Amino acid sequence: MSKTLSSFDQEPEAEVLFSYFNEISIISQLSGAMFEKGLPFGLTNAQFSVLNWFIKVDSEATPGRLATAFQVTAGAMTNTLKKLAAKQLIKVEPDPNSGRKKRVTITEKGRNQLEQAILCTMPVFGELLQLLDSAKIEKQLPLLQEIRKTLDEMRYKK
Amino acid sequence: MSKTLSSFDQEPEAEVLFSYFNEISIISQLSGAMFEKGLPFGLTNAQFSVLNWFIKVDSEATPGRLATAFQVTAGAMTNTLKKLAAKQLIKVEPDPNSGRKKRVTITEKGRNQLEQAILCTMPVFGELLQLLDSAKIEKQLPLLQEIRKTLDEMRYKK
DNA sequence: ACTAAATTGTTTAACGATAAAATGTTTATT
DNA sequence: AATAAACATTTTATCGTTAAACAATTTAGT
Repeated sequence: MSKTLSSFDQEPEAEVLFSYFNEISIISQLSGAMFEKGLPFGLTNAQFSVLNWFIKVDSEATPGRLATAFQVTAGAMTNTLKKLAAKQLIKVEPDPNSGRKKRVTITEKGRNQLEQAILCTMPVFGELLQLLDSAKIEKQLPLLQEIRKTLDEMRYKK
Repeated sequence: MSKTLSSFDQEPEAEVLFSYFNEISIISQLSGAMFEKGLPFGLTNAQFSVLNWFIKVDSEATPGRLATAFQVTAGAMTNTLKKLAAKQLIKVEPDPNSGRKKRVTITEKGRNQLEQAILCTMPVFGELLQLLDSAKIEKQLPLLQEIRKTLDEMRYKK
């Protein structure tokens, strides 16, 4: 009699991983959509993240550095930077030291819109924090970071 | 003297949530890309997931039910189902009981390709399981599920 | 110096997803 | 019965991403 194949039943550990990544991808989609809906000025998540990067990480960058930081392709970053530059939220100049690099910085207008954007997102976070235990969430962060690093390294090895 | 705005510094709990969702979205992207790369027959993650659903959840469905199950729009599901039907991995028929619904089932060919696809993805999971502690990951699942449900409910309330 | 390889960034085409409009069907109201 | 409302699916336009091709510059080897 033929045995029915029930997905990963024969590999319970793989099944755990599968479910885990499944939850992660749904949360990613839902949280991303929810966050973006709260942003003002037609800012997208990608645009917000780039502006925020200049406050949190460094005051200047190259497109390539930003692409690496956000795990997107160079083409995607070119696209995002063009949108931000069109709105004059960042400035993109040729690098004085190297002809192929460019120097990206945030403008005063960019800082202002970012600041307002952060204020706009507060209510969503506030609502979430009433429903979820942030201490529990914080405890999960280290493993998430480890998993992210592991996946990132696997990408290059091979 | 003007005070520098450092993102969510004034709301440490919001900062935790922000970092958390940030890690999640990167893991989602990396794991999705890695998984899809291992799939045979040009199957995408969306296509694989639909086939897998028929094994794990139910033997038949409507497009709308699948769209809800996977948290995608109806249009996206229409698109995925068209691809699967074109490869004859599923069968889409009019519902005998209702003229607006459709009845979607997996074909024998679909079952076979799914089975092989699952085998193809085993090595990736195996590699990951050597690098990560699946017990720790399993312990995180309940909170992830809770967060997913919370986000999902927030979507409709409001 | 010359050349080849590596680096940096942009462009193009294709894809998957969303939102909104459109199509067709069923249910509810009167 | 007729009409309106709700429902299920598809279509269209748009967006952001990737992969791959392209253009330009720098670095390294000889």
